[in-house]
Amino acid sequence: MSEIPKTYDPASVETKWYDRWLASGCFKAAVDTSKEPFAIMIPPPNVTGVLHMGHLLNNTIQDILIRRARQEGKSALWLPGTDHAGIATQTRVERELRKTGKTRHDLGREKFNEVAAEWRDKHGDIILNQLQKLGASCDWSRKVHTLDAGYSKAVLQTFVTLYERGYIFRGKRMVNWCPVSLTGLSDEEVIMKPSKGFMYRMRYEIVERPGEYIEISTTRPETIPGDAAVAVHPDDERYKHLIGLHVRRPIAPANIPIVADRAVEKDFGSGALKVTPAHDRTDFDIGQRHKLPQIDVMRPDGVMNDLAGPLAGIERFKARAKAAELLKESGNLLEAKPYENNVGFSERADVPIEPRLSEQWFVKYPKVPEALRAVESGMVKFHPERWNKVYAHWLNNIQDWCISRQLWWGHRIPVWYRKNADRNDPANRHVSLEAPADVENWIQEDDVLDTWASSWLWCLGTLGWDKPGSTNPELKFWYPTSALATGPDIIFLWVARMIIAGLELHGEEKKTLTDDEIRARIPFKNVYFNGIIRDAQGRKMSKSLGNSPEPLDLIAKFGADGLRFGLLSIAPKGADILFSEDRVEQGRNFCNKLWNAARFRQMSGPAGDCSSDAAIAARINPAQCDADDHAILGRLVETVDTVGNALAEFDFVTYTSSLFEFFRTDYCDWYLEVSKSRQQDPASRDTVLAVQDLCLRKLLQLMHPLTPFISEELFHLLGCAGEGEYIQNSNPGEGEALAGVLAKVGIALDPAAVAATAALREFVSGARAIKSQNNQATKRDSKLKFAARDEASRTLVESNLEKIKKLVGAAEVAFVTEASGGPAAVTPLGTVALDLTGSVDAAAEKARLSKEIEKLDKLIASSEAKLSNEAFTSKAPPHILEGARNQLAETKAKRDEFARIIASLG
RNA sequence: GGACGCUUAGCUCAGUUGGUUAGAGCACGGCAUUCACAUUGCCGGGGUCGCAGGUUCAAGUCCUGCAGCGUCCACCA
Repeated sequence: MSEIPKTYDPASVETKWYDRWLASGCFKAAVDTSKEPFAIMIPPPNVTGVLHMGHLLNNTIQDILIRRARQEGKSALWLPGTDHAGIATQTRVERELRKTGKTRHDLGREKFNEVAAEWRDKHGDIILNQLQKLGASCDWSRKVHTLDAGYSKAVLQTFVTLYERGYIFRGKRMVNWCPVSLTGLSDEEVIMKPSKGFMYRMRYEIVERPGEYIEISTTRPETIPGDAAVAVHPDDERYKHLIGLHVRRPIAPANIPIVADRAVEKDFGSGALKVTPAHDRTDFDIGQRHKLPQIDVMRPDGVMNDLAGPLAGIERFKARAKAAELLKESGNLLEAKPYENNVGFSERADVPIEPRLSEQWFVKYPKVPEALRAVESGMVKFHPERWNKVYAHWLNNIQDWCISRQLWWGHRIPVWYRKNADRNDPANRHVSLEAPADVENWIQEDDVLDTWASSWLWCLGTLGWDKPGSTNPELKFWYPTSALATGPDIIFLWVARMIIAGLELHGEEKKTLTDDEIRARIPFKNVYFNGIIRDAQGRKMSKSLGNSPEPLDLIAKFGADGLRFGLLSIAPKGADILFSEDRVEQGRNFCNKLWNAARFRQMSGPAGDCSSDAAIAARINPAQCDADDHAILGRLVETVDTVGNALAEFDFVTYTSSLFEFFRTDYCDWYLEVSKSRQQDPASRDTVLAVQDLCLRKLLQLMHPLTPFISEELFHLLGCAGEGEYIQNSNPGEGEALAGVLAKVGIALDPAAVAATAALREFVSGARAIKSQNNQATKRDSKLKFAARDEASRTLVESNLEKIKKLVGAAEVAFVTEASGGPAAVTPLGTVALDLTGSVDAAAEKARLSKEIEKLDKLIASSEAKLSNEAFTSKAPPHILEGARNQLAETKAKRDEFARIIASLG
């Protein structure tokens, strides 16, 4: 055992251990049916991404779970990987390309994908490498990328399977079109944002009644050339007589009908709606019902096309202004007033999406009832549970999923169309993993799949699943996985879809599923939703605000363990997290204190056998154990269970705070301090050191999932593990087991010891307080007077006198019958007073005590009122009643004691 | 428009099924540096638990309403 330096140096420790862990294959998972399986699949980061604070939190949580599982002897697999991130990557690569003056079309599909793949290979693993700095214990040998050959096969096979089962279809529908990325998007990729614009009030002239007009409002006058009708509510008395007549379209003039449709809100605007079936979802539906033509007036890139008449060739927002101008000129614009409404934005390109009619592939979600049941009945358990409702709401209102993307980077849809034939006729399609034999007569679909249509297979594909019913040892062993940790922002995009994919695709085809089948098919049993990390002001972290700290800098500054501890200590259950560096600093400080506690142990005496709890316990002499030993061991047993339960319930705040509380308050502030004198005594020294060893060994084991580096380092420095042994293989066990080990060597934990220690702590605290208030805090030779409350208290103080004197800084404690004449504190053990022999500021002390008495009097009044209330005494349960009576008696005694002291001050 | 969540000390948050004087960390003020740790220790001040009702012997905790904040969902042009 080498000497421990004064300050913990994370950098060298972290590098050393991470390298060793990797070299000795600590994170490698193997199928071992003699063990309980435990698996977590990492939420695959985008290859375009960089590590941000959210990743830190999310991956720390996963690492905690997986390391704890490893300690518990489970066969723990944490599988890492990355996502090809279709739109994001393609956008990035195209941007790079543009710098050289080229577009993807200059390269062609194949060459472009090669360039994109090179870019991915260069940048894709950066995040994963950064995660290693955090200590992430992934099985790196099992890394999966969504475009890997095996995974891709699973993705394409899924398309084929769902097509064959009738869940995938092609159709011309209204989709969310991104005019920048030039692709359709799913509803989930559209972000609604309030946007400022104008509400244009216009008039359309009625053809059959020249000079008569119908008033219409719109925020999008540029779509007027696409108007195919004007719609009114069938029951609207104002317009009933006009139904069936026609109006004159004011831009790109034409006569269009007035139709009646119940989708129109009578009370909104004028109650008449312009119907543009090719540019609005509601209008599309109305158009369908009335067989209206779909007049598409816009090019895919958002520029108006020839059908837009005078607007042709103008970009959509400029066209809007131009349209308003034209209306004004023709006298048909009645008003343009500022207006704010919700507009859908493309999540990636951050521009308003355009509802656009196009041919796309859609998924009709299978197994929706089963997916609802899986979560509702807790087969998939959400933490915190309140996300259940959000999930259920989405499933209950589920819409078909547009899965085709007009991109090149991704899984190309495995469909071939017969040349020069109707693509909508299934007979002209070849849907298969293999191209048709006479491929020269076919054309493959250009579109690729939505990235989520590959990542929804994550838990299956990463384990080698490649078709329904497929099985292999990994899949059989680790599926369903144990837990998923992710953000609630992708509950629909990813979590819900993974559940659906598992239910439909794992196992043989089934129309409906029993609960047992659901249990076997779900991708994970638990989902932990971590909060979103915000800055100290509560703003989202973003590049443009520059309010996101650089994770690697934080690690360099505070150490990975400090960062992990700090983050977890502020990660409330699923609520947003306000990040502040102070917390990370606290984490760092905590690690340093842990370090020094170990250092203190090492400096205090020779190391004993620390190889197991039993070995340490054997070094404890039960006869030498006093109340403090019993108390700290009792708290240790308790903390083992608190930690175990907290982790089992994904309660990370309780996990960190119970460690903090035990280590700071019970171990350092009290136990180490009180045992300093006993440590000097050869008779009790070995026992005290063994108790310390047991506490430290157990504490390190409990902390290991959270602070892997320092716990491993100290575990070795203290001799708890030898060369080639790792803390990850040592199970902290349960409190009962620890108590059993102690019982075996003759230590029956005394519950009264905890109470006695608590009383002594209050006594010491009170004595320190009166010293501090009288500027004697630093004096070591204060004189105290103590009037014990009863015989037992007197004995307790007497038997702990040396400790007390040392902790308080007192030269002597005189046992008296009445402690008075000086500043005093009333403690559970009795009254302790400071002997100031004449130099008391009687007035100040009286004032302080009077304030105390005032508080106590209030309390007494309310207690008495309560106890004299017959309703209370007759209805409250006995233990509450007794408690209230005791409290009253004690409060009165305390008040009287204070009054007596005041009197004694003259 | 609907749903969910939040509102407790200056700040960030704990507060199990209602039950004995509402807690912690940070920040703040005072004191301390021979004896593990100043990345430390000791002591202290600081809260009518968002507002208004209700249920109950008893409400931070349960119910109703209101207000403010946040998030998600939603085809009012």
